[in-house]
Amino acid sequence: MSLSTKYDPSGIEEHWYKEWLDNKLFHSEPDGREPYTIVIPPPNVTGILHMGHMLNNTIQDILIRKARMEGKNACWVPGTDHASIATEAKVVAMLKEKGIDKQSHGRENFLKDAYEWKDKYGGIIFQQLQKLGCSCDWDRSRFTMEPALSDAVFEVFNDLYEEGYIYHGTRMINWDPVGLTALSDEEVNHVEQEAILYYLNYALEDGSGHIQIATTRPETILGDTAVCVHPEDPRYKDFIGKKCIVPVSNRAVPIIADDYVDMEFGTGALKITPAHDENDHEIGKRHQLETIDIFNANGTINEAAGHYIGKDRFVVRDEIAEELKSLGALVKTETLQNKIGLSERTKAVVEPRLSAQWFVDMKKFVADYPQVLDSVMSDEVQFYPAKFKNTYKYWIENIKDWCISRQLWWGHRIPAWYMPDGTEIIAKNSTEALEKARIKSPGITAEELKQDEDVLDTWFSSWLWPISVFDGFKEEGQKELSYYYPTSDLVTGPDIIFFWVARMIMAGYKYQGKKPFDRVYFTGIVRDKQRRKMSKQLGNSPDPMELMKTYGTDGVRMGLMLSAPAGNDLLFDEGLCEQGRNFCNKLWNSYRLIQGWETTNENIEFYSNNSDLIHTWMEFRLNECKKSLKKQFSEFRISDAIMDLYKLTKDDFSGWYLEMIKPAYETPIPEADLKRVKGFFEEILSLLHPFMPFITEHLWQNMEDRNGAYINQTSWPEIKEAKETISIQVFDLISAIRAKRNENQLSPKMEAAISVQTQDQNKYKIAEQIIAKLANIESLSFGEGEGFKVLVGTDEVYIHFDQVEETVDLDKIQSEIKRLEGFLFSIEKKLQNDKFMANAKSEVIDREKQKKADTESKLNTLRAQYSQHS
RNA sequence: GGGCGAUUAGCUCAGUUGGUUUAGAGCAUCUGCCUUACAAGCAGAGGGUCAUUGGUUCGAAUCCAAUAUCGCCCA
Repeated sequence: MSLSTKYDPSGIEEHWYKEWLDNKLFHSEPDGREPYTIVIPPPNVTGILHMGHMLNNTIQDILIRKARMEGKNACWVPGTDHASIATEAKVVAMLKEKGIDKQSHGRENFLKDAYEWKDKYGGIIFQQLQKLGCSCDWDRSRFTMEPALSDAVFEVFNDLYEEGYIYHGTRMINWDPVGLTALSDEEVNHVEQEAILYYLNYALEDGSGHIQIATTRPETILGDTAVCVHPEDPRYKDFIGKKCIVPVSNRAVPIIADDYVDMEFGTGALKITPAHDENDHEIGKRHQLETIDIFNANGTINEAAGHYIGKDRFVVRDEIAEELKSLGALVKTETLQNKIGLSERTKAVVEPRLSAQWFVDMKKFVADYPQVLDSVMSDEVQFYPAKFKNTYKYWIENIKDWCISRQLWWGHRIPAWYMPDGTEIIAKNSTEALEKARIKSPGITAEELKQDEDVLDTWFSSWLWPISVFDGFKEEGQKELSYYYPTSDLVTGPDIIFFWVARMIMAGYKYQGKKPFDRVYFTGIVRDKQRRKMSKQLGNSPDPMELMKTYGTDGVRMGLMLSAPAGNDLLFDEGLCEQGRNFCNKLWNSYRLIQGWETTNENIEFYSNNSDLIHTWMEFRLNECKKSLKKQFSEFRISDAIMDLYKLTKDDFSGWYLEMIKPAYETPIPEADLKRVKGFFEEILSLLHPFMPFITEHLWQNMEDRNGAYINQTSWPEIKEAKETISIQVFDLISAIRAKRNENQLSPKMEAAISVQTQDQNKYKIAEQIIAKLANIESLSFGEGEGFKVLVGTDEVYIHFDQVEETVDLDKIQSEIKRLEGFLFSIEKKLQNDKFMANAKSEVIDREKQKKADTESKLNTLRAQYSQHS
């Protein structure tokens, strides 16, 4: 069979993926083997594959495929989350295009459309993950809003409510005026921006002058109910207790004192708007101030403000500034840098807003479950990189209550019902709610019982994921849960350490009394070459599907892994995918070479003399690589692991080993030798398989009839100790001969006569035929010879070519002499230092003495050479 | 403002508890090769005062302190 000179993945990837699925290679059922489990960080159901997913899921697939080969029962559970706010925004936008308004459409119709939308687009990311080669157990796919997982959410809500961890209360929350919902603290991003600080005069009611305040939000003066100064501030001592007039509104408000005020900032006098600022709200409570809420939900001004009704907050900011100016109340403006909160999803400027919401009392939670922090600090749950332990600790120690209600329809509707008199009933479902209500009011009907309009934060279902995907909240799920839980590794981005990782640990200890996973690997964030985060808005993200089409899935996977050092951000460069593709081609051509060889059973002199030496050397190199891989994997150093394999395949196997073992042109290779070559090639394919599943499967299947077996079912190659039969100096000698030819622009066909002065002739003698094969030498002798003189280690090597004038680069020799003299001086200084001799370990001293001897020997050679030619 | 982390070749990064050479890799660059597996390749070469300044030590890229720059998290 003849193979093309280039690897073309098209068709191959689809073919093998289908076979894997048809043969249920990725399906797991509990059995007697050790489990290895990963739950996927559920992608957003509206999502399509982006570079972050590519990175994250490639890593998970590598870990899962390797575990499978190690004989573990590998289970990778896929799924999606419903992504309340993001999905709802998409469905609202879709309806709007059709001219339909969400509110008038009604809840039931809206949900029907949302489900339709989900069924249509929700599966795209799964197909894309399959294209990426992910070996998920697709039979186990879960969705956070499916009935079983929803039941778990309602059960947990009930449970936490009964135990006093969930409460309903009016508090100042983060309001998204575009998404029209409350947000948790974690869903708000603070960004620095340039703002204008307005200095305003508020006239005193008694006509005795004015007090000057400074604010960045002049539009909120319509909700001012006080002006506050520091009690110790000498400038304002006499103002306390008086009243001043809020401009535009013309309302009289008290001047109060509170030590919250920073005397240094602005004028030292602060206007107080208890409805629209967290701190003002606290001050308002302390001083029993009136609260005037001047905003509608969408960020426009409402009737309570009395002015600018119906206008947007930012429009009003400019307009009211003009009005204040014309009234003479605006004294001056300054620019300053301050931070504003943006909604993670809609990017709208978040508005602090007073409203009734549901919360989880997180302080109580972590106080009752100290394992949440302890497990991470003691490495019971290991974080990679470990630096995230600090971040985690800080968050836990300064934890804030979790606002879990969202004013949306797409999601788990809060399982709270209200009786006509307002009594709250918490139940797992409407039937149970009615039963509970009837205990209090026997005649009540289902119609009279009104369920809370809001839904729960998406993370309120995600935090149960490692338990709920195994139906761990149900009786029938216990067998699976006890087998798969705790899961082994979690691979995710550091951006959701609080959103998700911390809360999964909380839920794990609360509901299973056990951690949810042994190890968490935080990947970097994929950025472009200018270090910008990849985003749709910037348009700086390549299309993953296009990339896979261009470079092949294996090439892209390898490119990604090459650029993803553990814990660092990943500066994505398409050049790395090209490198990956080129590597696939290298592997492909190595195979082409091997499969083209004819075999014989006759004795061939070269092989009888050298086979053992060469194969054992390859075994040694392979073994070194396996040992290194073991270490790399234990620390999630995937990029180092793939680099080790890259070098093993390209340099050791293809570059050296195949060159040494390959038969002369148009001659056969002994069958036993080909068998060993193929054996090594198979091991390399196995080692590469987790990283590049498609090409490795394809070549492995191509080698021989596998009788329905697949490479992922082979076992992960074991470490087999082997001797380094060929000295590194033999390879250095070969390189030195090649370099001399190169320098002198000689044809590789020109033979060299080699002479070596060495203490250990044997290491060259045993490899003489190999040296001849790779460096084209006519003879190898020992002792002083003629020709170009070079150093290989401390051995002097003479390289002679017929009819070539031997030139010597004296400058180069001199600079090397200078370098070695400096080096020798530093060693001698150490050896002459009494304190060094007294304090250093004896092996360190021996090493220094050896270094000294080697350096002196090299210097002698070089000095002799220099004086001979100058 | 508080905390955490980083700074090593043009780029991206290794460099374990201080002593294996005045520092390694991949990519990129340069030179030479269409050598019958592979030009998506092969053979070579050049390139770094380890951010700066002090300190500890017989010895510092490695430990400590300050400075500078950058990044992340939190307010």
